This record gives sequence, structure tokens and C-alpha cells, in this order.
Amino acid sequence: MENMLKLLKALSDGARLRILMLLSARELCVCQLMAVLCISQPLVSKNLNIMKNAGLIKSRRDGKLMFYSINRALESNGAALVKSVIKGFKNSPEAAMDLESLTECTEFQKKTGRCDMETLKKFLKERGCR
Amino acid sequence: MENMLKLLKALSDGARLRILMLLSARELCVCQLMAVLCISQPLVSKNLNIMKNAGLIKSRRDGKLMFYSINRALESNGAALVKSVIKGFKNSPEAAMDLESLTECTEFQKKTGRCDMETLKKFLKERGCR
DNA sequence: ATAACATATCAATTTATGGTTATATGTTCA
DNA sequence: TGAACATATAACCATAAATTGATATGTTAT
Repeated sequence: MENMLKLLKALSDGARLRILMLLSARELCVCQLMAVLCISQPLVSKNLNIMKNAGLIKSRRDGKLMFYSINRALESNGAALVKSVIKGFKNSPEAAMDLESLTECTEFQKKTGRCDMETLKKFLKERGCR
Repeated sequence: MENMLKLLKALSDGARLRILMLLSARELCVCQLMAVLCISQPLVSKNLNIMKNAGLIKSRRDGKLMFYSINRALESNGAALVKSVIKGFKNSPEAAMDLESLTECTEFQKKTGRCDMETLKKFLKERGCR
């Protein structure tokens, strides 16, 4: 029960659901999530930590960047759960908007280097996210 | 997203998970849940209300008693979600204990009448639940 | 109608969670 | 080594959620 509850708690927050959905598209680093979701870096990190503790996601360091991705090695019931959550959320307008933002963010980043903060700041400003 | 989040929030609490699991066995009234879970009546009612609002369960009045049961008419993604939650929880020691308590509670109730408070009180006392 | 009872709701309190700012850690590159 | 940068953690506040005790509602039976 403990694990299941932890998993459900990790899933019962709007920001974390959005993160899950984005990660279900592909592996992302903290600054990309922060830019797309328009939420502060510490909060992104905090939420990622909660999700990681629940076994939902895993992380990998690449130089200065931390990349997060969905943990495909979840025990079967957890996996089924996550699958239906993602499925039930994938076609929502919120998900569509976030995925679009992700594309735009990626475009923006291509102009300079990967995860260049200047770029992300400009990106955020352009979208009215202080 | 809103509905999915509501569902997940309704599921992300230990007492509510236990209620869900018990109801997945069969329809139960408030006082039975209260006796088995060993939690106060207002709290049981409140949690049932949260679950009902999320579309998880439905209720039916029978005289003085309110019976609650799992809502089998959940939209498909919700249904899949609930299914995997119940499945992933059904074999836990907590679930086993609760189901056993339910059996004992039912036995106790048979001695007097259905949902007789005196009986339930004795039942609770016998199990050390103040 | 009223008494008794099962459940629901309300008001009040504690506890958990989301969110912020400031600071620490770990990595790269000069 | 140290400066710059990406991320993590800590301390803190505001809000929401869990929990409780008292009370209201709705039903049954007298």
C-alpha cells in the first residue's frame, strides 16, 4: 500500500501531471521543464524529486545538466496506473499546449546552445512568464 | 485534466484507498466502514463525499442507512486507473487485514440487527479502537 | 408529533503541501 | 584554482487538506 499511495500522491498535482506528460514525450532537463511549464527552478526540482522518490521517473546527469525521464521499470501495477493516467491526459487541451510550448522552446534553444539560460529567459519573457 | 486530477486526489489518501478496496469487495454502509477502518463517522462521511464527487463511488439510501458502492460507470480512462489501483493494493497486508475485519464485523452484526450501533461499539471496543 | 438513530455538515484546529527566496552542491572551462 | 552555470536543498510562509467535536438533517417507529 505504501508504494501505491506514494505513487498516487506523486500523481495528484497539476504541475507533476504536466511534467509526467512532457516526459512521456521524451527525456528533458530541468531548465527545459522550467521554461515550458513556466514555474520556478526550485519548484521544478522539488516536484521532480517527489516523482523520483515515488519511482515514477529517473534521472541522469550529462555535464551540468540533469535529464529526467519516465522510469519504464516500474512494477506492473504502477506501470498500468501511469499508463492510464498518461492516456487519460494526453488528449487534453493542457497537454496540447505544453507540447506546443516544448516545441517552441526547443526551437529557441537551437538558436544558441543547449539549455542556455539566456535563451530560456528570453523565451520566458516572450511568453509573458515573468 | 481536471477530472483526472480530481480522481487522483480522491485516490491519494490512505483512508480513501482502504475504503475503495473494501467497496471493491461489496457495497457497504457508513457505519460498517467506520467500524472496519476504525475512524470517526464524520471523517468516513467526508471521505465518501470526496470520492463521490470525483465520480469514484455512488450512494443509495436504504431506510436510515446509506450504502456506498463503486461506480462502475466511470469513463474508460478513469476505470482503467481505478482498476490498476485496486489490483495493486488488493494483495497488500493492509487490505488483507481490512477484509478480515470486515468479515468479523459482519459476524458481529449478525448477532443483533443490521448496523446496530451497540453492536458496532462493542466491536470497536473489543478491537481496542477507542 | 416526538424519540431514536444513521448520516451529513459546520466550525475550529492541526498538519501537510505548494510555492518563494536564499544558499549549497556539483560540474565545466579558463 | 576559481568563475560561471545548472540543479538541489533549506528555511520559510501561505494555503489547503485532514481531523475532531458539536450540531443539523433525514428516516423510522412509537
